[in-house]
Parts: sequence; structure tokens; C-alpha cells
Amino acid sequence: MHQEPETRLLKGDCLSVLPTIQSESVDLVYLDPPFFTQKKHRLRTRDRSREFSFDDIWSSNREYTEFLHDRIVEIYRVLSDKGCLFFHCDRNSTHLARFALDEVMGAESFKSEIIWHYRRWSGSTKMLLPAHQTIYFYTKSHDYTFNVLWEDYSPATNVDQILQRRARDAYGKTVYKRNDAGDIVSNGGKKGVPLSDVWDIPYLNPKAKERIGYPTQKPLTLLERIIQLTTKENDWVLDPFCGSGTTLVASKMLNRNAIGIDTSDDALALTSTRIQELRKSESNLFIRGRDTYHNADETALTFLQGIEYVPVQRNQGIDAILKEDLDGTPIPIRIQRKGETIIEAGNKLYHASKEKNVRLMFLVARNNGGYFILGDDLPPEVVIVNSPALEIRNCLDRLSPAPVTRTPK
Amino acid sequence: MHQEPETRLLKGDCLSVLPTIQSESVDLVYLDPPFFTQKKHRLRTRDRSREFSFDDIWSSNREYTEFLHDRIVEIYRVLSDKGCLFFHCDRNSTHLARFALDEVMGAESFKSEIIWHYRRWSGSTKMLLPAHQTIYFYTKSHDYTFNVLWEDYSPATNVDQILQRRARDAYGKTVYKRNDAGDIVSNGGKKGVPLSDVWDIPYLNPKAKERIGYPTQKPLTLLERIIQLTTKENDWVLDPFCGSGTTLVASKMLNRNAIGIDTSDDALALTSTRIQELRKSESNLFIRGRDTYHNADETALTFLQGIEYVPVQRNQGIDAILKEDLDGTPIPIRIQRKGETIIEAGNKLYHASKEKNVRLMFLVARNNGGYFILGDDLPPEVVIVNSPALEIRNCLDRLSPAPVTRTPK
DNA sequence: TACACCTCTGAATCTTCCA
DNA sequence: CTGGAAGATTCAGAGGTGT
Repeated sequence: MHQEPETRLLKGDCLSVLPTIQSESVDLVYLDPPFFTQKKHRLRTRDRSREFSFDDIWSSNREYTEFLHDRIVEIYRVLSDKGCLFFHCDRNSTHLARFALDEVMGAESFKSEIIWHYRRWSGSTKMLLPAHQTIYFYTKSHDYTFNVLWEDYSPATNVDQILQRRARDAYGKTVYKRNDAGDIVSNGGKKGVPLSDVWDIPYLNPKAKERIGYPTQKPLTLLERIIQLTTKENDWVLDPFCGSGTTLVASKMLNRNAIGIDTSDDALALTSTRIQELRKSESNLFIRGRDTYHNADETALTFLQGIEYVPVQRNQGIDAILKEDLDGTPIPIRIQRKGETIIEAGNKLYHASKEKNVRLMFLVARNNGGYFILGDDLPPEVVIVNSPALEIRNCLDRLSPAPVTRTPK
Repeated sequence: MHQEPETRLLKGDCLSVLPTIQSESVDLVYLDPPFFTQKKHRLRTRDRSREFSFDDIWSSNREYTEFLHDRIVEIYRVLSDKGCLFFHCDRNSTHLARFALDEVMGAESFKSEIIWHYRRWSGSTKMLLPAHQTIYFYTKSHDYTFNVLWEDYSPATNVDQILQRRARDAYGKTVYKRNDAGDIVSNGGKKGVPLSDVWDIPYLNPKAKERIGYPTQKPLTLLERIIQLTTKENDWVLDPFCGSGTTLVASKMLNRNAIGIDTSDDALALTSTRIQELRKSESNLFIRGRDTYHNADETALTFLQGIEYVPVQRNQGIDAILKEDLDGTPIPIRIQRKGETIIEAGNKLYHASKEKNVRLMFLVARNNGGYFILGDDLPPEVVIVNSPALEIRNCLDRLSPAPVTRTPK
């Protein structure tokens, strides 16, 4: 059925290696050259046996731009007529890259400025924390391969818009379409929203098994997306700065042939190993989505407006923590859930806070939980605060005591 | 107390208008010049009475870049030594803008490449759907004004990291810190994560109240964030391409002085109207809190979740009425506004209810309104119910009474 | 002024623990 | 044993400090 994909590794500066590759023989080029950071990058493998490093220090803009220009000329030559190019850079070099690319490939070949957005460690900054890198998407001609990919609808999207076909009325205004009987016309199944140029893909986490110890290693998901977007099986993919070889691994997994070039023997050895082992660690976050981590009751948190707090997720007992502290000890908060008694809620809050050096915590009560209780069974550190709705309810009950069935304990 | 902010509108090309402005007199410049789209932009007002349009067609890169360069030179002159500049552009012009900015202000003045990310509706496309614009952040000197803003932690972050201090063990490994008794050491109050350079702010929804009919109109939230990040009250903000005047509106709302320049009479007229309307509602804003401009009243009702009520529109005193009644008399509710004392709120509620055969009404208190009051001055029918946030605040104040200055009546 | 080094980070995984 | 929840871990980081 399908051919075993071929993977070639070539050693050297791509400027001198590329001339050995035939013209117009490659369908996709992804390149990830140095970012003009003016720093030396190094990282040890997890077992600390080896250290990979490379210099990214340049004497001038000009030197860097010429470096890029010369290589892009050769890359352009080997790219097929329907081929696509993705150039990975960051805020240090976007403008330089764009100029070099425009000059060699023509400004009309520019298709998209892709923003790879991620959240990353490191806080305490006096600046805006950098949280994105840029990938420029160019094609060689007007007629290029492009497979439309789909994303899920944003949670805010109106269901009607997903399900109903639309039309324009007499004034050109968009309205929901109706048939002759006046009924709404269904849209048939929809796949989602076409992929946008902002890609939210988790950064390769320091603890990820996928991480191999090479600096600047890119997540497999990122490369998979690029490859799926612009190639089909058995196409040829080229990475002239292949580093740890993520592009080649992704290509092989997706049955694309690939060529990788790098100046470093260590990098090539590493790539070679990765291709043979072909390991991918699935990112839970990416597969299940960020929302699965939420367990603070988001709508209930609006009870707290007017006071400064930090929402807490990924914990069953605590919904938020006050920004203020009590003599250095944190002050956690829980909002009582529906179908949860005050005692249950209080115990969860207390339990989650027990080991955390807490002296005061607040529980927002939303109902009486089936019986009147005033915290007798709860530790004294738990302060119960009634929601306005509960307070109103209690006041009304006092005025006109209704025959309420109380569940006995 | 605080000075009424000044707003000046100047007509003309900023290149010829800027020379009338004093050197180093402006603390923040936000500019949003044409994006080099090579298109003509037009949009009708909602009532279709007027059409705004402008040309964004250029003979060459060079013409556009020179246009920018000349204007940035003048802008640089009027910018104060601690001043900041934000340059708004999109994928058509990022590299040209960056070059012009680097040339005039110096590459070392570059601070951040801000990505404004938004979701947009669009049918199927053979392209990646553009969903971002770029804002370059430059400063005039090394010593600039920057107020750190905070975001929520990622939902995947665990509580321990937020709460516990860390240290390094004998092997240099990071571990949670413990004191001599072996107890966990708390981290004190935390505010969240410093703001990143990717800003997820909804695009002006075509139906948004905020939308005024001007093409390329920017969301208020975007400008508010920029202004809060780099200025303080009574600073001067300049927008040399002010268009529909969002920058000036945001400046005024945040008590900053502002200068707007535009070549179009229509644009200036529109801006002027927007600012006047803001002034008209100013008294309202002062009473009800600035957040009202962003529909804060809708969120205020969330305090009532858990009880059945009917929201009341168009009434100055009553926000909602309970579905339940008291012996046939209605039970109105009011939520105390920011900047409103409990007495004021209670009186409004009482007055609005007076003629309506009311025997019981609820007032949800959100702050102490400047002095301690327990409802003595209010009619007995008004029952005060504290918001959870206020209840928590009061509890904390009781524990560690801070020396708070109370405004006497 | 340049850079080596140290401290403080939080994201998302890996790992352990517990019901 | 098994699955989920909570704790532990590591870093193309960032800023400050000292040489």
C-alpha cells in the first residue's frame, strides 16, 4: 500500500549542502535558524551526559540578514513550484526575516504571519512576558497545496450560528435563512472554524518526556500541523537547520520523506536516534484541552467581586485565594456547590488547606444544605459567609416560616 | 481633588500639526496609521446616514516607509524622556514599521512585540484566517514608566507553587522550603502572573454598542490596557491618527489628558461627539462607577444567583424584583453601586418603591460607603444584606484593624 | 560596560499517594 | 489493582548583583 518514508541526514552548513539537492524537488521547507538573540544557547541532556550548545551572536543586522538571504536563495531553488515555506523566528528577527524572504521570494508570495502562542514558566518581570514566536508562511507560486484544517468553535459561539444556515435579506443584511414555510434551515454538520493564524500550542514543558535535551527543541504538534497543512503522503520535507530533528520525526510519523541538514555532529546523532525510536509523548493538556483543568466554579466566583482574589484551579477544595494574606499565611476561599451541604463544603476546604499553613479560610454558603447549621461541626478557622441570595431567603423564612421539609442528619 | 482631564482635537496631517506641540510634553503615544493594505476602507454608520472612508493605497514600500519615518521623527520629539510609544499595525506592515521605528528611536528602544489576538467569524477559506494584529512597544529611554498588570494563573498550575516558598538543596535541586521546625514556609500574597505580550481581547463585535461606524475602530479595552500600563493620572496621551477617537475616550475615562490629530473633519466630529457623550454621562459615571460603561450592572445581578428574581430595566432605584411576594406586596432589590454610599443606595431604593405598596425591600451592600452605618438612617422596610466580598472585608478588618481614614458625613 | 552567577518564577509534566 | 487528585520537578526564563 504505502511506501516506507525515507529520511536523509546531511552534515554541514546548508549553504554548501543545498547545492547537492536537485532543483524543485522539495514540497515543504521548514526552517528554524538562529533567532538573532545575541546570546549563546546551551542545554544539558537530562542525564547530564552531554551538553548541546550553539552561538547566536552576530556583529550586525547586516551580517545576520545576509546569512539568511544567501541560504533562502538556495532553499528557493530546491522548492517545488507548488511548494510552501515556513520560517520560524521571534521578536528579535521578525523584520529582518521578512525582508530577506520578500526579497528572494517576492512580497506577493507572503501568505500568513502565524503566531505560535504559549504560556510559559518564569514570572517576576518588569516587562510584558514574551509568550509567542512567529512563523512566516510563504509559497513559491499562486498555485500551492493547502489542506484546510478546522478548530473547535469558541465557547462563546452561539449555537444558532453553528446549526442554522444564513442568507442576506433585501438590504444585504445577514439573517438566518428560512424556507418557504418560514422554518429555519439547518446547516448540516459543521466541522468547526477554519484554522486561524494564531496557534495555541503548549510549549515543550521542561518535564516532558518528549524533551531530549536540545535547546530550542520544538513541540511535535507544531510541526505536525505545518506538515498536514501543506503536504500529502510521500511528499518531501526539508529542514535546513534541523537541530534535534523534530521536523524529521514528525515527517516520518506522517509518512512524508524528509531531508535534514545541520552543522553539528551531535545534533545529527541525536536526530538519528530519535528517528529510529520515533517516540511521541502525548500532551494531555493539548488533547483534553485547557478547560478540563478548571474546577473552580467560575460563575460562582462572581460572588467575590469587590475583593481581590486569585482563582485556583486543579484543586478540589479551594476555589480562590485572597491576594491579601494574614500575617504571611494564605487565606483560601470556597464557594459552596449546589447539592453540597455546608459541612461537606467546609470539610473539603479544610482538608485542602490543612497542610498549607492556613489560619483563616472563608466558605461562601449558598444554601442551608438541608438543615440549619451554624458551623458547630466545622473547625473555627473556617468562617462562613452567606451569599446575598441565602441571606434574603433566610430573612423571608423568618418573616413567613414556610412548612419546609428538613432532611434529618 | 482630581483635575478634570483635558482633551484637545487638532485637525490636519500630524506631520504639519505636531510641530505646534512642545517637545517632550507627551507621556504616551499610541498610533494607528494606515496598515499598507493597498485597499480603500469604508464603513457606514449603523443608521446608514454617514459613510466614513480612507485610502490606504501606496505606490511603493518606499513611499509608505518614508511616510512613517517623517512622522515618527516628529512624534519622537514631542515624547517625554520617560515616555512610551505603541505602534499598531498588521501583517502587511510589521516589518516596515519596525524598520522605521528602529531607525528613529534606536533598536535598543524596542521593548515588546504585542500580539492582539481576537476571534472572528468567517466562512470557509483556503487560507489561515487572520486573527491578530501587532502593536510595537518602544520607549524613549531606559528609564520609563511601566505599571505591572496581572493575569490569572494557568489552570494547570498547582496551588502549592502559588503558596509555598522554595529553596535549593545541597545538590542544587529546587525543593519546597521548610523552616527549622520542618514546617512549610508560605509565600505571602500573590497577585497572579505578569501580563504577557499576547492579548486576547475580543474584536469589536459588529453589533457591539461600542461600535460607532468607523472602519478600523479599536476596542476600548485595548486602549485602556495600554494607557494603564504606561501612564498615571493627569499624564498626556497623544494619538496622531485618532480616527474615531477611542484613544481619547479611554484617556478621558481614566483621567488622562489627551491630544488627538486627524486629517478628516468627519472623524474629528465623531470623536468630539463621543467625548461629549462621555461628558454627559459623566455625572452618572461618577455616581455609578466607571465600570458601568462596560455593562457592569449586568454582572451586579450575579450577586443574586440562587434566588428567583425579575430584572428591572430603566429604573434608577430598583434593579430587580423577587418573584416571590410578601402577602401580595412586591419585594424590590437594589445592588449598591461603586461610589455610592449605603444611605444613598437605600434612599434611592426607598424612593423608587414608595408609591408601589412595598413593605419589604432588600439592599445588597458592596462597601461601607465611607463610614460605618448599620441602617439607622434608613426606613425599617429596607433590609441590608452584605455581599460576600464585603462580609469578608469586614471580617478581615476586625482581625487586623487597619488605620483607615473614614470620610465624615 | 560585559558577563558569570544567583534567586525567584510558573507551566505542565512526571510521580506518588490514596481511596 | 486502578484511576484520579495532589505533590514534586525542571527550565532557548528574567532580573539583580558583583567582579
